[in-house]
Amino acid sequence: MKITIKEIAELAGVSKATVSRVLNNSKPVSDDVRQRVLEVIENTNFKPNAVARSLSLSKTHLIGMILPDLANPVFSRIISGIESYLRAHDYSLLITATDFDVEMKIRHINILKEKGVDGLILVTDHGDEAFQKELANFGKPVVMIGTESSVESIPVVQIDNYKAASEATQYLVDLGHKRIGMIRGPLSDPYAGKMRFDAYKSVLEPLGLFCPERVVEGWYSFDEGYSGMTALIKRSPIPTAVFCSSDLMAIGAMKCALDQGYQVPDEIAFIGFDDVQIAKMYNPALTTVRQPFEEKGRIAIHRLIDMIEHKQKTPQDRFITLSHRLIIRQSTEK
Amino acid sequence: MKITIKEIAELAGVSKATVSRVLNNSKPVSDDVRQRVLEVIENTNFKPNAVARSLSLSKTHLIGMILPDLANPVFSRIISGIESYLRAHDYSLLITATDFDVEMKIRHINILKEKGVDGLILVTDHGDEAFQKELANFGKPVVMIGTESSVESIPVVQIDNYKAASEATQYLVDLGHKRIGMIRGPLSDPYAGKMRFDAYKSVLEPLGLFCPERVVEGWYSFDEGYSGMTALIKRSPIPTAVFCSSDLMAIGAMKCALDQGYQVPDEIAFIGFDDVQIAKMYNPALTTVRQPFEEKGRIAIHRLIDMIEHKQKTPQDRFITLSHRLIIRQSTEK
DNA sequence: ATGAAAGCGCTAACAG
DNA sequence: CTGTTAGCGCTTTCAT
Repeated sequence: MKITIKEIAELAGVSKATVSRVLNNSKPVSDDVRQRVLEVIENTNFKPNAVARSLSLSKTHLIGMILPDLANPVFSRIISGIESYLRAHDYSLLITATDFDVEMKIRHINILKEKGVDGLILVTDHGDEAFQKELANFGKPVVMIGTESSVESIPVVQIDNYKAASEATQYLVDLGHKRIGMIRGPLSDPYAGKMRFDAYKSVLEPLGLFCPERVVEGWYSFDEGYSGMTALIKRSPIPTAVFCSSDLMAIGAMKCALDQGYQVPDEIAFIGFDDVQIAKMYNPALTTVRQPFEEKGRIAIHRLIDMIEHKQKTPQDRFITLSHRLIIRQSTEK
Repeated sequence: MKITIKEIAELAGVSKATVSRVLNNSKPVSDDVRQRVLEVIENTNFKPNAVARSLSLSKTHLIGMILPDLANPVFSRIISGIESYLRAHDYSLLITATDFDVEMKIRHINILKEKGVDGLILVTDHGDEAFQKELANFGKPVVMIGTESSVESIPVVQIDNYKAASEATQYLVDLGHKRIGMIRGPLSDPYAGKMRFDAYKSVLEPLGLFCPERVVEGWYSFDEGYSGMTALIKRSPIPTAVFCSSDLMAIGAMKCALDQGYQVPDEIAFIGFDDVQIAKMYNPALTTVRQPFEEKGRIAIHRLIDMIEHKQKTPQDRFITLSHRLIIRQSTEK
């Protein structure tokens, strides 16, 4: 049978209000009464009903999170960063994956709204206009990770993709490479995909090293990295180094080269982007640009909870840019 | 300003009850009235408040999930399997990670209870007694994945670890290996860790091939695989094949061997367990036992929702054993 | 087919 | 310091 605050009140011989007060420390309660109530609660193993509380307070202590894909380790690491902070502040996480589907993003944002989440963390490309509109009307604080939104009031936690990609490219140049290929992200990604390519191009072009033939495009996956490299190998002269827009791509490309009998890094060097767990494990270990995923999550949730609890409307700086780092491993240097 | 069912009722010139009826199709409503209400809802972009509904129905349409670690790809794949099914049935997922901490498991189970989840999916070792007690009193349907519970009423979705590990070991024997080492899971894991080791031992012992010196123990990680292998290499004669209790371990061990200049599989062969994404990507690609993670998730949530909606108390079979498969790749055969 | 009213469990004025 | 009371937004008898 259900035990509620009412039963506790009766058993302790006080009013519901008093029980509520000891439960939340919201108002002074005399010590003996508090003691009595606490005892009853203990004995009955009573747990207050959070739903009722939420309704009363119009606050659910739920944070919604929308991301493209749960199976991708990149996203799980962001979640990791969020989780502990969240828990410490007594919120819970409602997670939703969209499989890169725009329709679904809109549906999910509505579901989360109905569920009454107190705030939203978004990890997606910025989406179409309908989605932007939905976002703008969400009515609760929102923070985005890794990608921009056209909604002015939404803070963004990101890294400097342009700078990071420049550094990676420059590093290959400094190593003495002349034929530097790139397996870039999909053209449909106007954010990181574009930025990283632009940076690559702008480093090579002034040196007369840029060559469109050496660039292939693909989704950020192992398979597309593999097939991208297959294509690159067919066009001689073969690049001596390849910059890939993600680690998974880089590993796919590298695996392709290795399967074809090329020596890495002697004949072809590879550099990735992200520094996922696999990167350091790989044989050869992958040189890459480290993104602080956990920190992205932590900062985002920190900011979000700030907004929720202090009701501040995007205070301070709207863009929070975290630092990346070039991690040099075996795939570029012996 | 908040728009509620009351406003809709007024605007449509009907009672709240009627609005509720059209919202849920719970009772017949005349066509013209329904039309009118629907129109108002459309115009006002009204979304019913799920919290209020939950309170009224004592049903939140929330499923809680407790797992050890979000960053581990194994677990994210289970979530993946759950997500889509869940969504289609109009539930949402409340996720919680325990970092392998028993205290935390208990706290989380309580939080989820307060939040009023309609059911619980558990991915953990079975935990201590306090935890078991908590589980038994949860009062809502629970399904466990991958590990057993002493609570009789809780269904378990699993694979046959013993059989799978036997097959893996036997496969190495069939390949002609005589010195087969094992990097086993931690002694503190009485479930998969023990099962897989027992199977390994029971295959080798009758053949006179079992040798305790060739077994090291460690946590299911890359690092412990690496250090385990370091230990194994020191004890000559070095094994010609190593069975590892997880892919991450196997890759750690393999990386160690490769770093030491051994040829894989020519000098030392490796076999893992799980078939995580990295396995096929690795160089050399890793032979392993495939676990159907997504399916584990899907089956578990299927069963859970069944229990929730049909209120059946662990009907049918309590144990659901999914099939594994040996995936042969480069780390054991050329 | 529709409306009035009670109630889900909790919190928050408002009195005292 | 404590109790009374009125909601929070929705569903659901029970009448009509």
